[in-house]
Parts: sequence; structure tokens; C-alpha cells
Amino acid sequence: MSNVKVLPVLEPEIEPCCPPLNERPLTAEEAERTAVMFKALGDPVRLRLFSSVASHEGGEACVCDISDVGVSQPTVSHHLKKLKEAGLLSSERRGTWVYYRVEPTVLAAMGALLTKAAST
Amino acid sequence: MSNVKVLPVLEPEIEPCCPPLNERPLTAEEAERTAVMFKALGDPVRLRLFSSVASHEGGEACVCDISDVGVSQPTVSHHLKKLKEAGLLSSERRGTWVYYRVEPTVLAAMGALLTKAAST
DNA sequence: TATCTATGTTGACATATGTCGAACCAACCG
DNA sequence: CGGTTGGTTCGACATATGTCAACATAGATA
Repeated sequence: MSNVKVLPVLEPEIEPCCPPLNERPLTAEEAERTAVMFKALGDPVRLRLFSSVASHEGGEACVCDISDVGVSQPTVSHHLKKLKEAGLLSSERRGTWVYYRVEPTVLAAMGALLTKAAST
Repeated sequence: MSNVKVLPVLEPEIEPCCPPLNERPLTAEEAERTAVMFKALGDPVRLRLFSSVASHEGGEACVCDISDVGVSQPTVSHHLKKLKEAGLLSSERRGTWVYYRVEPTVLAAMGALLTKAAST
């Protein structure tokens, strides 16, 4: 088969998305995509979970390491799922435990959105 | 009355708040305060309004300049109030119009929260 | 004063969200 | 195989949120 084409991999990642917030008004679509990420960090429990993963050694943590946030385990699971859907975390099962790790590019993109805006 | 005390002015501003997200797990109180700010940017309409103000010349904009986001005027007013309560915007009436401007320190603080975390 | 224009507030409503217990799935261990 | 532990999914519920129409307020202007 000589004419087999190599298709570009569909990137499942959230796009770095959007210019700095003070460059120009965001379009409806840009705002929609970006809001998902901010909303994910807009809950105290999720913020603590995220911070726990981010500050854990190796940049990843098992669910059992970070479940101490004062809500039930199903709720923890629900919030981790939200963070994952927003593209902020990824998860991987290794044997008995499930590990979550921070998605570095997305985090940097969010930071740029704000710091570039702040510096003006 | 000789023993009248001069009380320190209650600062109405939101504190810069909290270490970078990857330094250590946030406490419940830190997460509570920080989540308010992220939540404020976690709505598409608010994100567009904020971006409109931030990108407007002079760093401030009259409500009439930014009301074109596809929702009714009361809804715009409601969202601007939310952004103000979160400490992201401040407002001032000048004659007929009300001007909103970006609160620079808070924005920088949010950015630092993320970029410092991202650089690790 | 009356009246117009620019914003904010209120009240009502539909939908989204956070939370839990119960049930379920996945891997290990006896 | 059955039991135990780690984690997710489901179903239900109370509360929060986004939205609008109607009303209220503040300032300009006549």
C-alpha cells in the first residue's frame, strides 16, 4: 500500500486558546472555551484538589493522597473528573491506584492570559 | 475626649492571596477566597465583559461601550456586579455614565498563582 | 418641575451545580 | 473462587446561578 496517508493526529487537548485578556474583547467562542477552564478552578474543593496534585512530588498524586478535603469520596471523584474535562488534569491507572497529574501547557496558557494582561 | 483612637482603615480590597498553586496544598480558607476570583471569570459573558474592559483604551470602559454581549442590560449589570464583588473590577460614576476599570494588582496575583505553578 | 437616558435592583423562573448514599467496577489477595 | 480495598458512576436532592421583564434610581436637560 503505497498511498497510505499519515493523518495528523487529532489533538484531544484543549487549545492554549485566546489572546491576553486585554488585547481585544474575546469572541463568544473564545470566551466559551476559556470560561470552562476558569470555572474548573472556581470551586474551593477543586482548587484544593488541583493544588494538592500540583504541589505533590513528581507533579502527580494518587487519589488516596489528596482525598482529605472534607467531602465524600464520590464528590472528590466528581471534582477530579471536572478538572480533567476542563483539560487541567490527566489521569492514569497504575495497578490499584489512579494517578492524576497537572497538564502543564494549559496551566501556562491560563497564566499568560492573565499576566500579559496585568503587565499593561 | 483624649483617648479617641484612630482606627486603621478597613481595606475593601481582596487580598493578593495565597502561594502558587504548586507550592503546597491550599487551605480551605485560601481556596475559598481564591475560588471566588476564578469563578468570576468562569462565565463566558463575564469573561467577555472583563476582556472588553481590559482591552479598552485607558483600561476603563463605560457600560454603554461593552454591553454588546448578547444578553439583556440587567444581565450585563448583574455580571459586572459579580466581577466587582470578586475584586476584579472597580466602578465609578462620572456624570451620566458608569465606568468600570480593571483592578491591576488582583489580576497580577491571579497570574502569578498560575505562571509560577506552570514554571516548575 | 417634568422628562429622558443610562444603570442598577427586584422577583420569578429554568437550569446548572455540589453533595451524598448506594450500587458498581477494577485490581489485588486469601 | 470470594472478600477487601480503591475509585467511579448513578440517582436523588437542595442550593446556586444565569436570565429576563418590570420597576427603581441617578443625573442631565428642558
